[in-house]
Amino acid sequence: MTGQVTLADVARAAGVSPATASRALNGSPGRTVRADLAVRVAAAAVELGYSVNAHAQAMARGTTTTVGLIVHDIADPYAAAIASGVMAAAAERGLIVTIASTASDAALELTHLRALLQQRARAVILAGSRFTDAESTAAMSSVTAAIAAAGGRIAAIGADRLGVRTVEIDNFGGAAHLASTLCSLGYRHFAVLAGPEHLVTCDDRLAGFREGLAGAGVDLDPENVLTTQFTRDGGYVAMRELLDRGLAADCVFAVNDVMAVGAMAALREHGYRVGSDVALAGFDGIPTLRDIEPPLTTVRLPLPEIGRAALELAVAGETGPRPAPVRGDVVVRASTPGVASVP
Amino acid sequence: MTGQVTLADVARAAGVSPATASRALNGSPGRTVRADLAVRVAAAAVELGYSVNAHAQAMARGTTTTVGLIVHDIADPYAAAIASGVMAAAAERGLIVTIASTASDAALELTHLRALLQQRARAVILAGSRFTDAESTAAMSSVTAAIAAAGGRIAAIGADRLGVRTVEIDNFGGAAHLASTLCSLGYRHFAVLAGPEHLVTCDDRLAGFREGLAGAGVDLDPENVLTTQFTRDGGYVAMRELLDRGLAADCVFAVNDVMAVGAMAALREHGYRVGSDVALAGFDGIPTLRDIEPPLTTVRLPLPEIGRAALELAVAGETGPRPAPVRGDVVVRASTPGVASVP
DNA sequence: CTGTTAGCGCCTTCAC
DNA sequence: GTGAAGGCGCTAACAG
Repeated sequence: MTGQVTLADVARAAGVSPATASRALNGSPGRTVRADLAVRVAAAAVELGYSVNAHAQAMARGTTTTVGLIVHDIADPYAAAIASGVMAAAAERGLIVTIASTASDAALELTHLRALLQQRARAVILAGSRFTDAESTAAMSSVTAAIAAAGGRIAAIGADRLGVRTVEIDNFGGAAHLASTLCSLGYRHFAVLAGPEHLVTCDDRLAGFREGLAGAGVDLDPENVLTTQFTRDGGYVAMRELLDRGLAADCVFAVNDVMAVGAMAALREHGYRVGSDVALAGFDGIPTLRDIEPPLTTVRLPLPEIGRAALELAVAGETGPRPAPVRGDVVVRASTPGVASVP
Repeated sequence: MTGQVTLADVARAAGVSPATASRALNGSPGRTVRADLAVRVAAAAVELGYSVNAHAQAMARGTTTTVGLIVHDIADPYAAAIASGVMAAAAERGLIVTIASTASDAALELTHLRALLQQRARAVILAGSRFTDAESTAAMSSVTAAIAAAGGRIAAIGADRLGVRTVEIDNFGGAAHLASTLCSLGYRHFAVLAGPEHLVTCDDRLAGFREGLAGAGVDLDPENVLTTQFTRDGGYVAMRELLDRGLAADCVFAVNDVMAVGAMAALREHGYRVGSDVALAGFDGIPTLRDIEPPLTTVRLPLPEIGRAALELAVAGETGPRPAPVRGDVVVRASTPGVASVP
């Protein structure tokens, strides 16, 4: 950072005041600079290889161009898809995106959020926070309050447990719709690979699924609802357990797609063919999964659009109407071909 | 950003000077603060809800805690896996990661790089830049030079075309090893879905593959080498073309895994069963692909470790030994079961 | 060990 | 339209 070219250098080289150079290079509301001066300044800037110092600018202007995005794991396709939407929308506005992964660790999430506060991020997006204990919630709330006090905006995706603006996802409705669709395909005996307990997203999907089944007069045996990690390995483990105790279901619903992938692997290891031997459905609509064999039935969420909406919600702040919950589309594919005896 | 509590406020509340407060809260090399004062300062900070302003800190200290990562598309599992490694290593050092996607657009890449310069990022990692024309290279070089001049470090992953420290990947060797392995499985007629022309990574993989075949006395018909996009859709399109002209190969090599996924989809649409009807191999070792059916033979790269290495290389700067190129492991799975007549 | 003093680079009143 | 001056919040000297 030594020997940096500063605005003062440029101004001197162009024979104008720093103020004029600033106005010429970075603009100033309502003010203009004479064309010839502007040209001279621009030339000097290029000549000297000048580049604004964003920190100095942030100091002086009192506002930044950084937005933060907090996810569980950027390597999870769900998070990556959302991130791509956030980043695209941010790029359009000249905003820079800082991403942090919590690795499902509440302390880490807090650390990242604090860092974003220190950066005076203009907005931060919480994509799928999953800690519901009172202690972490309180700690998070205090930081989000500080961010808000500093003029930053906060938005959440999915479930809001912090009282912030949220891009809501109709997990309940999507799961219910999926359940009734599966019933109409002739399935009657279900098992659910649920996520961890007390995770709102999972709870909603499970509740919605149950509701959908009930609408078709189908019951869900509590024995067939397994709580597990919200990951590929979680799905694998839970499916193995189900198989070990002798699978008593003709259709398995994994509350998200990556869990379904794990379940698929477990089924295959056990010699089951997904589709013909047992049906399988997921939730999220991760892009890659349309290409697996058999293609997975799922509730497809417009993930990049959700990310984009979250960014827009965050930068818009309190103004604007509350957005409608995002609904997913039930996509029936070969992993749930339907029961043969049903037309 | 108004009504922010500043260090001066904390100092006043604690009855000490700003300097002492600064030393107590944020430390200073070699200096210590008397315990009781430190306690008072800490208490005041909590009381007032103080949070350092990272921009002011960056200004005063002349250095930042931001590192930038530039990828093509964060939704690509390859980039996401690298990013997770970069972020993990960064978190350990208290560094914040800013990610930008170029969407394979040279102008966008330049824009992002400039933004990182303005932020005075301590390091920036270029993961798979793919523009080789003289104009973009020159523009990029001038910005990287400016970043270096500002004390920032640059590191690249894969091919280095900018003269920066690079985590090299042995694409040639990996592809050669894959080719000879496939030959030993009995395959003799190959097709390659190559990426775009002049993309160093692709060129290396193609050349290595050819070399490996040559070592087994097998020839690669130029007709069977298709240039295409480096994406899932690229693989799909190229595979369709190959099929339309009547597939004249018993084994197809896609130069990366996402292309292989697209190829698999095209094959399936045409009624081919991957593995038994035609063999298929990829490159990268993207995690999800171990779970697809049939599991994909590939050259597995330790993507998160590569990301981690790139970060370490970048923050280490010019010191330290040049790291050895990363070698991939050939992983043979069911997509290349081998030719029946061969034991 | 603590306090005082100068900036870091930029923007923005306020005069001109 | 331009310029001069003050300050954003923090830390690194320098005294004490």
